[in-house]
Amino acid sequence: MQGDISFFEKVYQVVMLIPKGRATSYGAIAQYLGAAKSARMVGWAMNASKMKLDKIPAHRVVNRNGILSGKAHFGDTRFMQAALEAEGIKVVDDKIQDWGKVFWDPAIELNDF
DNA sequence: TGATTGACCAACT
DNA sequence: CAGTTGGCCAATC
Repeated sequence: MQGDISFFEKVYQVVMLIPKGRATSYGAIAQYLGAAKSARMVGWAMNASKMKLDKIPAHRVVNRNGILSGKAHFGDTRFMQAALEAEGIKVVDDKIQDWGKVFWDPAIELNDF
């Protein structure tokens, strides 16, 4: 079978490891997977993550500016912000506040994954 | 089966 | 400083 885990599967693995109250960016995940230029695919994977179970906390993935660029892809545009705020992350005008502190970099946190 | 697009990012003009 | 372009992988037209 597919002994190889597809890029999408790797993305799911990383996203599921994002701790509560933290968030990361599409580019950071892509870079961690060794495909820094494939940040778009991470977003594409999130789009497909709805087919997966609700085990993928896609709301914890934003763009490099901490902006909720994917909010439109949840059922309600308010869901993403509400989910983040429920975890203690402040969001103003679709942008995460204290982004520097909230940002969770898998390349740093997952040293030997 | 080729072209287009997509929840991005960095470099270039 | 703002707009454009190239790049990556996978799914859709």
